[in-house]
Amino acid sequence: MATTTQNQTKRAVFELRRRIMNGELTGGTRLYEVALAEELDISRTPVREAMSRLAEEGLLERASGRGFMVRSFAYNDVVDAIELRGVLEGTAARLAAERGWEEARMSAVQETLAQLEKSVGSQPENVDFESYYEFNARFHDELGMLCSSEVVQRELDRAKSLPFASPSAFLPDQRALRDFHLSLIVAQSQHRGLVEAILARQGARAEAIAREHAMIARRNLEYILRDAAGAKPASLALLVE
Amino acid sequence: MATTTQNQTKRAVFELRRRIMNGELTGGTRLYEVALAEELDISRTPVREAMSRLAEEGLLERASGRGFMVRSFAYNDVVDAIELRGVLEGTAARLAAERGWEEARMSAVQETLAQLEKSVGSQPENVDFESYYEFNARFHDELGMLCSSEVVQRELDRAKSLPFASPSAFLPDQRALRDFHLSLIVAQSQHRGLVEAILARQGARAEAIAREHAMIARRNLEYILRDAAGAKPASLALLVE
DNA sequence: CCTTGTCGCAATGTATACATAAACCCGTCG
DNA sequence: CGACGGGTTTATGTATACATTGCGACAAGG
Repeated sequence: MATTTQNQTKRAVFELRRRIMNGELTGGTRLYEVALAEELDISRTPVREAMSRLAEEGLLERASGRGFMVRSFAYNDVVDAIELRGVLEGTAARLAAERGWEEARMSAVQETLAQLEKSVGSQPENVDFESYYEFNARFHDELGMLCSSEVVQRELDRAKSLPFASPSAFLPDQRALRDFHLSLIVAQSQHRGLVEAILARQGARAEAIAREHAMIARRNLEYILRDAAGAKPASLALLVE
Repeated sequence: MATTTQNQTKRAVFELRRRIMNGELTGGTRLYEVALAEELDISRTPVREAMSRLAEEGLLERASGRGFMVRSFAYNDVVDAIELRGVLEGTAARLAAERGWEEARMSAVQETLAQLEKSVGSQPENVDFESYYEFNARFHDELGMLCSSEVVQRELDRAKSLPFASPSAFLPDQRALRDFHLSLIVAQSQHRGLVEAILARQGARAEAIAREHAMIARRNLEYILRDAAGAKPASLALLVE
């Protein structure tokens, strides 16, 4: 058979992550090795390996002696994850300001900032959502890498990978478009302020802005939950920051 | 043979962690499944399982396609880990102040604080080091649990488990005793201030104190490294906060 | 002498059989 | 009728054989 037989683990990781993020597997669900192995038509070993990696990522948790469970993220947990992400991003920004940065990385940040600027546009109708989400994610990633501390970078990455801590897409309906565009403008001004503060080596200010910035994500979370009340978990992934 | 055959994984985890913390395994070292399996006289499976768990803890890192490596902690990383711990502890304290706490947990914190008080004593000669370390660790643990956010608690626990981020013992020589006692007094006043700030629901102040508090750990790190220059990694575990 | 291709080894990836422990079911006894 | 106990079932823990890949050594050719 032509099967690769070498990427079973990756496949399992991918598939499990997809199911969790989609809401097919909801929090608290126990995962059974044998069942998954049969379902994916692989052996228990790569399944275990995959679950182990997802536990590392924070999507699963070990239930000692009882395999793994899907980690549950209630509304409050999502809010906390956003809070945490803001705190860590703030720390990263402060450290960058305090300790300095590599010029190349700063250039990258500034370039992305400029592209982000373009994609927002001045009128609600002109927003290029697709680019916006792409550049926004890139901006935050590059911002994190600006700080020289690998320890902080690592934890920040972890925090960002927590479900919905780093929402990636939300297409507002006609009615919401205006509000939404406004929040993009605010976010963008925070992005600019953040970079300026770091350049001016004002660590405390940079940190404060980063934390403030996280509140936009939180507000949008509330907005969506109120508006699309019956939404499936999947739609939680459709937030913007 | 009487072997339990059921706790092989735990044994392997324990042994590996011990070696890493002792400095027998230094950063960057690659771990080989077969070698370890033979050495511990168990099969590869529990060894893999153990390495996987230690990766989750942050002590090892996956080298894709090449097993695991001992995560390396240079001096700067240790400093960063302390910084990170301070930030997260500050966040936990702030959230506790902002969102409230369970009365039972607060009682526990206050009781531990009182016992900590006793073990410091008023004179350098009277310090009961053993109790001090015990109660200090307990105090910080209970403080973390005060905040209702599981997400933050979890990351805080992770940060504390990073090598040397949460130093546990340091017995000063005669010459350093006085300085050391002084730092304990400062630390203790911070502990008190932290609890007071939370009780007064002053989140920002609590956060600031927690961060300041972490600096004591950092200063002691520097102190030891300067004093006992040739010390093995093991002695890094002998810091105080 | 340097370059390049191939072969072989060593290490991890995968499958699977077997061991063990805990949950469950059911029957019996109080 | 409920609670306890033993057997059965089920899921994870462990051992081990086999597959596959990546790297290095060695040889052949430029």
